[in-house]
Amino acid sequence: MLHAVTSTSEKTERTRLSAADWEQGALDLIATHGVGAVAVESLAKQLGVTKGSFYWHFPTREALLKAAIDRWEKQTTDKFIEEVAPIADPRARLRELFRRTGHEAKSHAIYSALLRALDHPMARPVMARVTQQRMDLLVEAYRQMGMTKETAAYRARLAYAAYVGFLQLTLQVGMPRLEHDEMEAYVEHVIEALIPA
Amino acid sequence: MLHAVTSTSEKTERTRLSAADWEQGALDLIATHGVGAVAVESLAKQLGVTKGSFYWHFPTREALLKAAIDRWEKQTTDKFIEEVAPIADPRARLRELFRRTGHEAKSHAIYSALLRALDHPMARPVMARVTQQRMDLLVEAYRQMGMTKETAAYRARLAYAAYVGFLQLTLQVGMPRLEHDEMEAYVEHVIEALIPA
DNA sequence: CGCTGACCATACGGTCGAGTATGGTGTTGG
DNA sequence: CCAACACCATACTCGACCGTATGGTCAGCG
Repeated sequence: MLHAVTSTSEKTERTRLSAADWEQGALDLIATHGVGAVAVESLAKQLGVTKGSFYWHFPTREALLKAAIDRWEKQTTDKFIEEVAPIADPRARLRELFRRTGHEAKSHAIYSALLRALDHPMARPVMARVTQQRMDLLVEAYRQMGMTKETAAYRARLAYAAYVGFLQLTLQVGMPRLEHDEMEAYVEHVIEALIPA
Repeated sequence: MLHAVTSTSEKTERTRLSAADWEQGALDLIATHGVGAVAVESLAKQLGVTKGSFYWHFPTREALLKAAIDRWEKQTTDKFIEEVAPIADPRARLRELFRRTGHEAKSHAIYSALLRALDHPMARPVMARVTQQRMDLLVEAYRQMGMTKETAAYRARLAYAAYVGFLQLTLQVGMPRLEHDEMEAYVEHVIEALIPA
């Protein structure tokens, strides 16, 4: 009764929980099993408590979802801005972007999961914002490389579609799993194809 | 064995139903609202009957899902083979492939919906087969254009990822909807980027 | 004509998960 | 030390669906 069974992220030895703990737990669940897997009772059991606790912190399940997704949006937006935006040369910036997404594809599990839950009204606006931000980033880089407005827009759309599809094929479908060096070669191939010299 | 009309969501005539009608109805629902929206009672109401009818044709909801998905697999596989495979020149074949998927994106709604339901054990093997078949088609075309085995595999993967991502961004996310001529230009851009001269 | 079987309606039972009601327990400030 | 509050448990209700049981109707043979 005093031992809290841990989730994927190790931190839950505190006997009492806060709203942030629930949000993080929800995000873990979303990343591993999708939005639909976020059920109040199962999440409560996973955190070592019961639903009685949950409904003290949140009025409803939707409220938890909203809080969790908003939290994720802030995290991912900040990270994007501070890690790739500072790179001056547009080609180097794009290359870095591609290499990152290729290597740590797992960290994009939440984005991929939310992509599968767009019928849910909660996810739509957030995904629209996040996607738009990233697209703008791509368009800007391509424009700095000398492309016209239209060409840059199309190329950005193509690149981002390749990213989204890559996540789907890698995370959802079995797909012949690429190993590290194969992945490396694939990423370089993509860079060569989508970043003109 | 031909049956009544019931093409798309249209109120059906007072005729009796067959298993095929239920399967087609399920496919329509999948295309518009996803696999999760296939509920026995609501589908029955949509077809103008009650569940009593359903359980005469199918033993369970899963059986309907399996039948519907299998039916779709056959349709899409046959269509793919007879419409693009015959084209001799690999570049022309690829171009035709890209143009098709660009123009009638709506007809790929089921593929996109099933992509979002891969956690369901029913969809996995079907999607694995369909995806593999299409990937093979791409790889073969690229090989015929003189690429090495590795390069062709990477390029095929990139192209297919772009296809899958395109579906997601177009069908699920709002995304600045492309109009006909814009779409045309985008498709040509993709062709230029992914089919080397 | 009357029987048979395909097709359908109605009513009921069972499960699962969200949300509510209410009371209990540990921590903390006055 | 003892209220007050934050956090949690237990035991419900309620609605959405799946699946079952059983009886009704219409078409087409024999």
